[in-house]
Amino acid sequence: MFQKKGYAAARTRDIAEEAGINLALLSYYFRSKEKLFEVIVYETLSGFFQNLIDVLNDGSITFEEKIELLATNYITIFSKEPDIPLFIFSEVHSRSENLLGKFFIRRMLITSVFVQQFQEQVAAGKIKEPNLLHFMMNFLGITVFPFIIGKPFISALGRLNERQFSQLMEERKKLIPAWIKAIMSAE
Amino acid sequence: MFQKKGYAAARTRDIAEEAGINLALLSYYFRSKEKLFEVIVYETLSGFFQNLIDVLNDGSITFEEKIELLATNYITIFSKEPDIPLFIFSEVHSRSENLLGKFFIRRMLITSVFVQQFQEQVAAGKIKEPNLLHFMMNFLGITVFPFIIGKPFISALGRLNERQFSQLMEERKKLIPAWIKAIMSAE
DNA sequence: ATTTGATTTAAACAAGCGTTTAAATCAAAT
DNA sequence: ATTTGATTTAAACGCTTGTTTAAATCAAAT
Repeated sequence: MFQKKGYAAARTRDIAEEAGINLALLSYYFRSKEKLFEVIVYETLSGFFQNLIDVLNDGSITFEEKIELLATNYITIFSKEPDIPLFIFSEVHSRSENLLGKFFIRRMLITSVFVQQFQEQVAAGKIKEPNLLHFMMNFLGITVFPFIIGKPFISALGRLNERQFSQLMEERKKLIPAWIKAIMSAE
Repeated sequence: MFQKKGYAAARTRDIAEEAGINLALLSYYFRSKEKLFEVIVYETLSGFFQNLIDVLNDGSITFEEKIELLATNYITIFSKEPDIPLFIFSEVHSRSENLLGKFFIRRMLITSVFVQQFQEQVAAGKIKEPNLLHFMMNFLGITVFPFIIGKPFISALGRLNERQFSQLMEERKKLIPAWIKAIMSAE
């Protein structure tokens, strides 16, 4: 409910109904809507970042393999749960009191094998633009953004049904690594 | 208020206060919160699409120049009003009853000079992936997505302040055309 | 069979919400 | 100076919201 409608639009009564329990039971278990929401946010973000951490720190796979793996993983995840990306960005946006700080993404990232590999690629001249932030914005933009504009948008533009949209995303699993590679070599 | 907090979280009393008018005056002018919201959505989307239409149908500029122009335009706009992208995608997401259909984006797009130019590039072998949707997802992903993950995210990752974030976006005005070009040639 | 404590419920509460009402104010026309 | 109609206001309305209360139900232990 939170993921689909956001915090403010989600009603505790609807949540209780969907859970098949009584309204008061929510308060009994979670004390408040806010507390329940924090649980959901934490679980959602944990799932989101755990996959990231595991891949980024895997020393047995190359830089290019990581890109391939991340793209396919996220496309698989978000194809099954398409509400998650927008949920994360929306709620982080409106509750920017560092909801993210708790996950130590910065430290996790800069100490990762991935960033080390990134810098090696830069040093070797394989990556022209050395700013990691640009790289991440590009990769996430190409990979995650389609799920943010989402089905309604794509449907309006291309008259695709759900199945065709999934097919399109499936195609991107193979296309994205080539595109990212091209971006890295550019300029 | 709607753009920053979304429909459900925005309070009519806060809107009235921010507008410097009495609460009842909102109802007098707009009948309801819903009607006011529709006005805001319409104005926001109009601004968003008008620029698009103007650029896409300009016969006097090349395909590559269009990409350059669109990237710089959107980065300029969203740097000034960073809440707009997330607002559009959030509200379209949760109110998918074709809020978009009214803008005839599909027709506007497929009859545009831009799409014609795109197909010429495909025919000439300059663009390897012929699916326009992939191209659009990539372009918008690279251009718009940074404003969706936004300052809070980038700040958490790169410890940037507002000024540095803008600087980063400014850099992208020149980088994006090269990246898109690289993507088009890829594979 | 009773007791005990956790679980679940129906009902109500107080606060906040969007909206309406009815009166006051103002500017322009007569 | 009055009238007229639009504009603005204070106040309240009725409904929905998140939350609490107090009682009922249940399962396990004595």
